[in-house]
Amino acid sequence: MVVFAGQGDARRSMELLWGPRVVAPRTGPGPKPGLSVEAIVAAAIAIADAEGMGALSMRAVGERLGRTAMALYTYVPGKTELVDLMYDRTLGELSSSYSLSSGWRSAALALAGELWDLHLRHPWLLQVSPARPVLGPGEFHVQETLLRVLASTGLPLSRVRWVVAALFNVVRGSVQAAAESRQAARETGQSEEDWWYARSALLGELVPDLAGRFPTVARLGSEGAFEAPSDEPYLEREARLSFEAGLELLLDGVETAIVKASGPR
Amino acid sequence: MVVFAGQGDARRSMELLWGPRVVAPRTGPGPKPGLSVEAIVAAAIAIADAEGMGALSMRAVGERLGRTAMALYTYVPGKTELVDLMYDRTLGELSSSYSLSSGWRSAALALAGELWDLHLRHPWLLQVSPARPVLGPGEFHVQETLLRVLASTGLPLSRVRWVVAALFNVVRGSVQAAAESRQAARETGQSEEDWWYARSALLGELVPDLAGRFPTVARLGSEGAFEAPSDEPYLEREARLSFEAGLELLLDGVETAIVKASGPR
DNA sequence: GTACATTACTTTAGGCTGTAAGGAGTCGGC
DNA sequence: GCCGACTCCTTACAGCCTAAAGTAATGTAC
Repeated sequence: MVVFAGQGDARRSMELLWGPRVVAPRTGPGPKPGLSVEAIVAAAIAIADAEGMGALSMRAVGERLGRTAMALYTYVPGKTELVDLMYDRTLGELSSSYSLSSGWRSAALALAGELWDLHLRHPWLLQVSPARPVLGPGEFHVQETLLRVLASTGLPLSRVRWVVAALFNVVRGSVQAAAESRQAARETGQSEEDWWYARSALLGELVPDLAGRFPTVARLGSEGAFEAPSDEPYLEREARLSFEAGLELLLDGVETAIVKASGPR
Repeated sequence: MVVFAGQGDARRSMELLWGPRVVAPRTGPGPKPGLSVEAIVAAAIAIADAEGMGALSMRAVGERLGRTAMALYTYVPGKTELVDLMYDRTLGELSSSYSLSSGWRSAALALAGELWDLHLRHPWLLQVSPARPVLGPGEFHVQETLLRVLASTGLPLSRVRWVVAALFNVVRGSVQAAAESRQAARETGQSEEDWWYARSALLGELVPDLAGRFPTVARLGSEGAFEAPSDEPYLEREARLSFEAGLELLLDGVETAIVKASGPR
């Protein structure tokens, strides 16, 4: 269930994204609107948070608001636009102020951490393709915040944009494993350990020469067996560690870039 | 249209993934099978390549093979498992030998480049969630190849795994923009320039104080306007540049890690 | 040579999805 | 008090995946 963004009527979408959230009470004939765009978006986000993107249907949103699916089409052009709105409103949750007093690195770490949390709170964000930008205030807000923190490295803005993109990808990629590990456990009812155990038992049975065909992977598996036990679910811990490690790696790369840029001068 | 993986019957899935591709002719009563798992997977991949994941339906695959949708269920448990197979078979396309003679860095660059190409050839790969691993031969193959190249840095395997994860994320994240820029242009019939132009015109009209609210983004936009024109579509070029830059950044980080690990010794 | 078990495939059907079209209900202004 | 406008709902349709049952084809055993 991947959802594309930015496909619908451009003007209508942009007006919904950027328009005033509290619409002035309509003056004129007709029944008063019982719903509002914000209420619909909030309901949709609640559903996606609780039951995942797969459970998000126009009917489900309508029911949650005591209406039918078609009632929503008065406020929102279609499901695509609704998803755009959900995405952008959620990105807007990110806080905007990051203290740069203790250096760009700690600010970047804090920011990445908050992005991670945001995605864990709203795992369906990962199922909205970021390819065609939504161009809403939330997306701009995130970009601005990321750019501002990383521009404080002193690197030229034209390079900072790539750093931002890479950072965003590392966060998104690693949090995906964590988020969907939770989600899958909940949806399938099968705990992660059970799933993992069943699969690896099958692997051993069906592919006896696994270690021979993929020696490095096998070596990793055998070394990984000696990890300290933890309360945190395995895949989730794995994902968090990969996030932290990937981030450090990237920031080290940024430091190298700073040195290179200022050194020869 | 995001698709989850690894949800169906575990044993059946694993047998399909790892079993022999050419099934021995059955001995016993009953009509001879007219199809095969491999033929079905190939047809499905062809459809997804040509028309995108949205056009992949059991009916479509069946029709392409001259059968009804239900005929496929004799060979494949369901659509989920079919997607797993498509994903894993496609990852298996990656070539496995990378010369380490000119150093790990050039090998890693070549490997990342091939991963990029692979994803551009099969853009629907990006719509298959990598959260719950498929655990098929193709996935193992990719992991093994990545691990082998990056293990040649001399870093401990326990750290190499994170490098691999981060690299994979950077590739996946950046190629997504490129792939979906192509796809969107084809599906909507609207060229990327048109789309971009329409949206930014709307932005200027609806959000007059954009530069005030998001100064850093605005600064980037104005500086970006002075780029050299290119035949390559804008977003695609953008994505490729972000790929290359992100990769360099990451590999710089790896070099730092190598120095740190060997230096104090 | 015929009956039977087994398999490949089709048909039918049911429950989902998003949404186009048109009818019903409700309110403000005259 | 009624008209007209506007919101909301019902109906309907085309598409999706797939469960269940029916049909046709095949190979084996008697």
